[in-house]
Amino acid sequence: MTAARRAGRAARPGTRLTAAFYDRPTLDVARDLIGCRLVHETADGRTSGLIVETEAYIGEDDPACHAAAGRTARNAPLYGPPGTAYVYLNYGLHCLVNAVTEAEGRPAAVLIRALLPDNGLPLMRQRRMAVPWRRGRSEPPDAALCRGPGNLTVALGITLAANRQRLTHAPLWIEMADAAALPDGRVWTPRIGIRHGLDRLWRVAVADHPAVSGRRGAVR
DNA sequence: CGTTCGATGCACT
DNA sequence: GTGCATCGAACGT
Repeated sequence: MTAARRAGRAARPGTRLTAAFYDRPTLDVARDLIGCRLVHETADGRTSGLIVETEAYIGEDDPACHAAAGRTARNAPLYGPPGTAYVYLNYGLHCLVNAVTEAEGRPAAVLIRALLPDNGLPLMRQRRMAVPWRRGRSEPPDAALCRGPGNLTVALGITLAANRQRLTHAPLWIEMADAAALPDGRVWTPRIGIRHGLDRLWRVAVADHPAVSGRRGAVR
């Protein structure tokens, strides 16, 4: 039996991940979220994708973690119960979505960096094209709709309103998916887009997958 | 191929 | 005032 199964991760596709899934070492959660499905329901419809890339941010000793400088009003969700969403605005432009992990009081989370689009592709395309900096430009290919943490929140319609919301229930949740839907290979690399903590191999992705972010041709 | 850089909001010092 | 867990256009090689 795998650690994920012991933690209550049901094998049946469509089953929502419980708080117990997130109440584990963050690197295990980052690994086990690969292949699961992130779903968002809004008035416009349902959009979802299979998680193909994540990053772990672990504790006040991790210089890249928002909790590195201690607890503040902004990063308070990191200290909260596992299985909640930590959503924040980055570079004034992009909402980034994390799943809070480990026991309450231990600040840690997994950043969702890329999805393989699954349901609601037309709505994703519509949302991506409505972003100001893409207006009037060409449509992204399907594999790029949710490639990158800022892109996937646009495609799924995830905003700061999701901050602190539980990921175990609608309208925003993560569920099991068919394990055969993605290829087997996984790669661990340094995290992307950070200045500090580059010595840690805390990014995990489906190897050589077109929906994974990062430079084309680089080790993915 | 590669690197640089502007847009843009807000938490934090 | 500074610095981002980004994106994608523009430019250099």
